[in-house]
Amino acid sequence: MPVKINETIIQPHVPKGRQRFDRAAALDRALELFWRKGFTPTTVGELCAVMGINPPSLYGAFGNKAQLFMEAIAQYERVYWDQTWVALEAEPDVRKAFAAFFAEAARILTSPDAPCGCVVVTGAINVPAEDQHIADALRNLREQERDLFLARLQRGVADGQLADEIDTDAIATSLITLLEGMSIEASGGAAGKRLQQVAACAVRLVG
Amino acid sequence: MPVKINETIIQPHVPKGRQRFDRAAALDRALELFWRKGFTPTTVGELCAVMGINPPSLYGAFGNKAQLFMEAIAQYERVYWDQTWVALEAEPDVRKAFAAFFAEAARILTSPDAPCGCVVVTGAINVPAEDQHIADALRNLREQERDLFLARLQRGVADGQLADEIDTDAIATSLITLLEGMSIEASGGAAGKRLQQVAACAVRLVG
DNA sequence: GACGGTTTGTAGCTAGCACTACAAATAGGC
DNA sequence: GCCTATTTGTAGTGCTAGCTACAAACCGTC
Repeated sequence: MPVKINETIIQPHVPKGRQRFDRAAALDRALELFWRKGFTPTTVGELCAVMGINPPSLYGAFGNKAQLFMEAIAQYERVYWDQTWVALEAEPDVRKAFAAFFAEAARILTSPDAPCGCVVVTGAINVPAEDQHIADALRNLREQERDLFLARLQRGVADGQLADEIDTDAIATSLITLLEGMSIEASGGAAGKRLQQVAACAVRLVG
Repeated sequence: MPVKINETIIQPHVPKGRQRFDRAAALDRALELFWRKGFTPTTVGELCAVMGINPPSLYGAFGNKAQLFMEAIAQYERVYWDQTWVALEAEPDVRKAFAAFFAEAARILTSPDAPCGCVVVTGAINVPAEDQHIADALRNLREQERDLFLARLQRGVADGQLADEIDTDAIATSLITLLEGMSIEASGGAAGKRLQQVAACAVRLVG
């Protein structure tokens, strides 16, 4: 079979056989389920049901349950949080920036799409030992968020909006810790109003 | 069979047959495992291993896995937290009281016995739907804790140590939320020093 | 010391999990 | 219109979970 290698390489995506289901739409449905139920309690059977496919299609398109979960997480960050982080940097006043961030966070965590907290916080708590790498990946994501808090606080100090003496490291850790707690509250069914109360208090940590 | 009913009722606990294993010691071992791993990932097989018993003994003494878990939770509260709550009330200065509480909390959550947060917070996240009643029970416990915070804050206002205008309700919610976040951090392996940083910032929420 | 109630250890049960063979169905390339 | 690559649906695999039947071992009581 003299395949013309160059030509096939030039064309990036040539679907030859039967065309696949709507991968992006299915991922959205998977995210919604993982978000509500967490990684472990969500079964492949349930995923297939909401995605409108059968197990072989899921494994063919996403690898396995864990890889599907990580793709859903990336989708979640992109759709729900990217704008919020951009706004944290865009607002010049550091206190207003954090106030807006936490108010928006309270809104997302009690979103009608899935009013059950942040899947990055709650999605992989209590996973069996063999899935520990998933919990580790989410913890790394949260640590990156903490570093974004820290950078914003340091900029606030550099801008003269915050006192030089404050412990930006401790404050950044406290803010991410409070944000994590807000996910626990939301996952327990806390109302949006209750989280807005917490968001209002959060700014006091900034100093 | 003319059994002497009155006599048997008078005697409250008459172990007739073969005597049981050390129930209290076994419960301690079960708590340690539940604490580290959470409810769902902890298997009955692992529980039996650390408790030094076999499944029939576990079910005979504790009912089932869920009831054993709830007994372990009660034991946990008693051994690790009861004193801390008493101290919150005993200290007359409300700010000192909360400072001490959160410092002690940071210590407990990173305790060498199980440096993985509070089992009341993390133990029943992501349980399957059929075990939802366990998550509900833990959430009720946390709500009780919030009410203790609230009462202490209100006393602080009554004692003239806190301004009348503060929103004690919002602050109590924020404090329990932060405490819950600290458990997430600890379960992710955060060092004791890191949680002490958060504890130091917590007092700023009191107002 | 035999009896009767209790606990114990062995072994296994049912159900549900993540995952996969396999062949039929699909659709582009020649 | 055939070939070939890919996806699909059916049906099932192996594994592990929580839980239990059963008979032997134990121990106070008569």
